[in-house]
Amino acid sequence: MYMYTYSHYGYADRMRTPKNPARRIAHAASRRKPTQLRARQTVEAILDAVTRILRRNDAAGVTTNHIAEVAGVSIGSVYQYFPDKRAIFEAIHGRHVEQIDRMVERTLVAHASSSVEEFVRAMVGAMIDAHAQDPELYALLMTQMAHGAAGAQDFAVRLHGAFRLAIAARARELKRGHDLDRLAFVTAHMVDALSHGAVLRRPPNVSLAAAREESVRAILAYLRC
Amino acid sequence: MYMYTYSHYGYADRMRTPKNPARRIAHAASRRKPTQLRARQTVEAILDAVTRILRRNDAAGVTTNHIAEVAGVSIGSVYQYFPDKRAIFEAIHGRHVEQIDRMVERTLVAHASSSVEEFVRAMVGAMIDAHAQDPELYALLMTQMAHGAAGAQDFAVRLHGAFRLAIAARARELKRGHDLDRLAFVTAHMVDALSHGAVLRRPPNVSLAAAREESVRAILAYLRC
Amino acid sequence: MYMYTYSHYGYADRMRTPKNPARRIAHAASRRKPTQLRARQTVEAILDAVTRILRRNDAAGVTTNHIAEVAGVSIGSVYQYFPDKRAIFEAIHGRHVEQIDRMVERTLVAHASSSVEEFVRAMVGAMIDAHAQDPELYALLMTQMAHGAAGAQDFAVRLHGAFRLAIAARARELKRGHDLDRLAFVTAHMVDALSHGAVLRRPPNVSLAAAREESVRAILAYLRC
Amino acid sequence: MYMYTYSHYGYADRMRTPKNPARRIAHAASRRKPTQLRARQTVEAILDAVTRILRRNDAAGVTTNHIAEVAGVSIGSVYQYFPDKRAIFEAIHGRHVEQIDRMVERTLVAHASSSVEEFVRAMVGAMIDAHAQDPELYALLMTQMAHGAAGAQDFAVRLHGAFRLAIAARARELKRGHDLDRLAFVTAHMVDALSHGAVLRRPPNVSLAAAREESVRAILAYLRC
DNA sequence: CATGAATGAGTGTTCATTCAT
DNA sequence: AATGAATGAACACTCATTCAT
Repeated sequence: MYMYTYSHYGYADRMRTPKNPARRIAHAASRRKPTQLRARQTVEAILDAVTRILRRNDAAGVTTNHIAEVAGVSIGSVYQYFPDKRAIFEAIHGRHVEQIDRMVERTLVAHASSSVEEFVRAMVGAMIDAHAQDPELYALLMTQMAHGAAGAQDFAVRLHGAFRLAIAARARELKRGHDLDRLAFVTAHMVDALSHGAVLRRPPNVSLAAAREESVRAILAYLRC
Repeated sequence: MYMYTYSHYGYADRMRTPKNPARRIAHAASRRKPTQLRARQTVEAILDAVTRILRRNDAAGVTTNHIAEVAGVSIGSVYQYFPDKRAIFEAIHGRHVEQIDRMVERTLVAHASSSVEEFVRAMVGAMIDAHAQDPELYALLMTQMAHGAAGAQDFAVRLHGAFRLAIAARARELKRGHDLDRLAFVTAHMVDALSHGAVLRRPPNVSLAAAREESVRAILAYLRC
Repeated sequence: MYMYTYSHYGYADRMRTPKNPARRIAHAASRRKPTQLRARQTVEAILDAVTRILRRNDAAGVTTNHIAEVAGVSIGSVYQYFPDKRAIFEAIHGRHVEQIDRMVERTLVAHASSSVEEFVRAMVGAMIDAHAQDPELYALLMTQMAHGAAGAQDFAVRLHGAFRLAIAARARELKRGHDLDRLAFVTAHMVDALSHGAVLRRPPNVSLAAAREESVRAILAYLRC
Repeated sequence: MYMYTYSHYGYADRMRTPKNPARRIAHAASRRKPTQLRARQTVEAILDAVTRILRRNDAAGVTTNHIAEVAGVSIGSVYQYFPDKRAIFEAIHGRHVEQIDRMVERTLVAHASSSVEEFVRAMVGAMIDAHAQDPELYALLMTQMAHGAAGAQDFAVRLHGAFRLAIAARARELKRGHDLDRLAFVTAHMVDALSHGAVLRRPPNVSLAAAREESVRAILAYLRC
């Protein structure tokens, strides 16, 4: 699934060499946690600024100074809450991960008694929605997140458990003679890859709806045959 | 397919805006094809330098000056053959596209009378091999290539024709009642997405061979059911 | 001797945390040695700029950008020849050390057959001259040079050998019953400390000449009694 | 004596120019002496924080924010009692000067009837002890104190009176034919320079005790011969 | 008075690009 | 053509200082 991309090379391009790594930790620890209202607002403003800039398709504008400007805070405030630029991306990534987690949970509950087809359709739809929100943001995150950064785990890992449960409960609908774990694992990865691709790599002449439907068909074919 | 990623935002980060914007066009126009032997060698050395640097997992080292150094030519010579940094990536991309084209052609010819299964297996294998060669290079290319750059078209487009032919010739083996074009189109995209994913997003505990086999199974299931 | 101050804390104040130390070495190695005439001139201009700024008593103006400006070169050129700011100070220090070495040698030769008194007077005078040239530069060097930086060895070490030779050759003039090495060692340190103090810590109502003469007297008293 | 160093260039590096230049004076004038207990405790905590940080050999950590943190007060409180960062160093320097004054007085009284040798030994020992307490603090003070800052006068000035009295009372033990004032003056400077050097510039292979003894010998030789 | 969030000028450093030789 | 020294806009980040609460 796409998140593994992180591990191949993180923090590419010209992000400045991080300062003394020991210092980073020390600093990270010493950065204030935003306890006061105003502080929390500042943090939100910073994170939102990044997504706002990327929505403008201005990846080159994602500089610390510009982020601060768009957030309407001073550059000093940015560094009050984030030890360095990368930490901003990590925070955004964290927000996204939580969002996915909640979505998976919700879908699992809502479709407790649906058929395999309905369940797969729901899951693919939810994943596509999650990805579709900010595709550029997402692509940038992939490039900028470092290997093994806290929370850089794959979304597929999150899907895996859900599919394991769902498949086990619907064994009758599926092909016999297959290891449950492997099936769940592959399915989770397919959902992730196909929904990700539907959003980020969809060719101009295929609608999002069509891509979704075709993804569902492919997954079901894999599960059933 | 991954190449569409290009279109979402190209040339991100801090690539310098050239002082003289006209230069790129003017230069590109006036740039003579390297017909002489030495010139061609220089160009090749530059392109190879980029891949060599990335194979060292040193994405941060992909600077024009470093490229020139690794290529064993002066930075001035780099700008003799490429109007700017982006053009280097475009050239590498071009090389890769040609390579894929030749591979598709070869596979098509070699498996003219194979079964669907054998054909799919061969195609997936070839694509994975193509991708596996330089995964970092690939990931960087995605980030750096500009929208609509010459040759930035998807590999899936290249696969599409091949699959159309192959599927048409093996209609008997497949499910009835499906639009040939759509089937070919989706299959091509699945091959691209899955092989790409197998190389770039494969989780650590799944071997490349297993990922390949599972990809083949998924595609055949889609084609047959 | 004052140089030992280096070891107590180097690189104080707000000099930025050095980047990845491995990178520093890599860079240092890769920085061009100034072989061409123009390059050598650039390097000299940079070093001179620092001393020029300090002579204006403007220690706060010793910033890389200002150094470049005063040197009449671009900031990029500064970093073409020095991996970081500290390296500039190290280079200046190196120049100074060489100068002291040559001076010690000259004095030793010139006073091969002088009395102890004449020899001490010459050495003290030479050291004071050396120190007097750029006192602020010197004081700054002490603050900025890192512990154990190449060439950060004490000048006293350089004087030690000279005094050992000189004292051995003039044993008759001196007090008996003293270890030659220790005598040479302490004398060298006295010369260094007193001449350094005469320049850097001399109270306003004592002339440089008087300070020198008194230093000579004190050293001779120590050697003779 | 080392304090003169201050006059060569003070407050080096990047200390911010206050936005409102009048503030410092205005504040200084209006700043009430911390008569209340809590206020005095705050001031002490701030001064101690600086020395505590420097004892950790963390000269780079001497930032106003960090000082406040270590002192356990808010940055706002720091600026309640000190108009700017420099004032903190001045206060520390002031404390140190008072301490030296008291020490000189004590030694003078305690050795009212001792020999020259004993007196010199006591004085050198006391000075070394005074310097040895916080060598880094000391070195930093030298760099940071401004020219002509209140109290930036030399310690030698403080020693001068003491030695004048002591020498006058022990004229019999010393060499004839020398101006008393000059002798006292030079001796005071030697004590200061040598004790300072013994602490801050002592080479690794010479013990503090040995450096002290040798300093005493040199001074006595100067006084007697 | 105390707090600590906010400020922003200024710092060291990088690297795509230019151009005199 | 080829060279490589020079350029300088732009970047990530720091920290003395201010001021609303």
